Amino acid sequence: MQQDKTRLAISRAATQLFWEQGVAATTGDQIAAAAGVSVRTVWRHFRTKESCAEPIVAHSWSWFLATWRSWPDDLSLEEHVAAEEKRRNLSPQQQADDRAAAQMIVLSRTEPAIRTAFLMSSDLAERELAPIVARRLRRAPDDLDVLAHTAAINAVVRVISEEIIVGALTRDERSPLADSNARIINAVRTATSNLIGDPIRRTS
Amino acid sequence: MQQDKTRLAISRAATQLFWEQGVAATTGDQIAAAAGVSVRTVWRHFRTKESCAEPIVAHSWSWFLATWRSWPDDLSLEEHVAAEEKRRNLSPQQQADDRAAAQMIVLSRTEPAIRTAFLMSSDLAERELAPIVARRLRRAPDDLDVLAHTAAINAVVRVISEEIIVGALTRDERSPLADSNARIINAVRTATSNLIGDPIRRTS
DNA sequence: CGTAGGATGACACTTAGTGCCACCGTAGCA
DNA sequence: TGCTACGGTGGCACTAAGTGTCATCCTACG
Repeated sequence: MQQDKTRLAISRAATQLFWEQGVAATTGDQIAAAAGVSVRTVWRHFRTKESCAEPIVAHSWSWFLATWRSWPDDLSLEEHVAAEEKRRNLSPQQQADDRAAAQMIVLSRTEPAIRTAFLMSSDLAERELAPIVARRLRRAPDDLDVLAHTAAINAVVRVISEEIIVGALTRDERSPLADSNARIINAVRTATSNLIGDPIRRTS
Repeated sequence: MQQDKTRLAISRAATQLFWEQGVAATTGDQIAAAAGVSVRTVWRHFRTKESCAEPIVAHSWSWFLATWRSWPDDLSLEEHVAAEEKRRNLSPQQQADDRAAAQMIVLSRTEPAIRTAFLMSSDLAERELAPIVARRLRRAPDDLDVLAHTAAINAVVRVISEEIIVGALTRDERSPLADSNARIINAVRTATSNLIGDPIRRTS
């Protein structure tokens, strides 16, 4: 608990510094000072400098994963996402984290070090997603088809989110952010040949 | 040219050391010595120690990418892959590289540093794949749907290859390596709702 | 009040990674 | 043959990333 809070504090400080002055120009000492902890504590919580960004980047997936986790059998993906979207209510802190995560994704286009953090957190999300997909399909979590569907879903969500976020932050043309959920859901259906998306018929 | 040969030599040396004694226990000095170059040259070619593995890991994708690049419009994916598979003829050097790549993929299950290299090379492959998919679909390479299809294809190829390779190297149960191409092609079709796989009708 | 245990800080230490300059081989050119 | 321009490399000093170890502190629990 306290562990996680410290981790987050470090990650917030690190991502802000990365965004303001670049990754190379940011030292471990600066991150530690900005987070209000010692350098030693930074390296206790993170393998490398760039991996300090992971918790904040992972924040991008948190709503997505939470939504999928709570997806009931008898709703379509469209219905469930719409309902969750309505219920959504972000604290200022969460909004700030979201914004920082978006900045990291933009940075990842030019900074290989951040790209690795982004890809790692996507990989972690995939592992969390697999059992959810497995349960929905009534199959084993280590089934090869389940893994393939999971990877495909995760990949299209990643790439579409990335495009929308980068588009919104770099160009000021109004990106089609409004229907981003619809785009993602359609892509998920396409990427699974519609095996994922519809409500599940009760087999009782 | 000379650049690439040096890069490869370093990568071969590094991957072998990583496999034999682990990543943490392998120093830059050892890699340099094993590759027959100076330490300075190692860091000239690679950002980080773990990224030394990237060229060899990227080798995993080379046959896959070459096959897709040469895929003619009037063949199905099944037909083309079967033809390419028949034509395939690996030099001993290429076989050794393939083997080393497989070892790195196994290592990436337990070594986060290698996992990042693996994911980075997968990300690079995705960038190379996008224009190929775009051309096949007669759409722009930066089209959002094209990017989504590309990501889905790349993801299923990655995860299925990974499972097969890891299964073959860790368990000695005979993995279904024989029909791995068929599995991958089926997964690609599923992950694109059959938009990719069939021959393209001439529109003339 | 005493203490066991997990998290942190301090500090010395190793190794990853960079800047800088000298060197060497090769290609071009007179 | 000699001059030079240049891309790749080695050597070396240096900064910063990351680890091992021990003392300290905070908290929970009896």
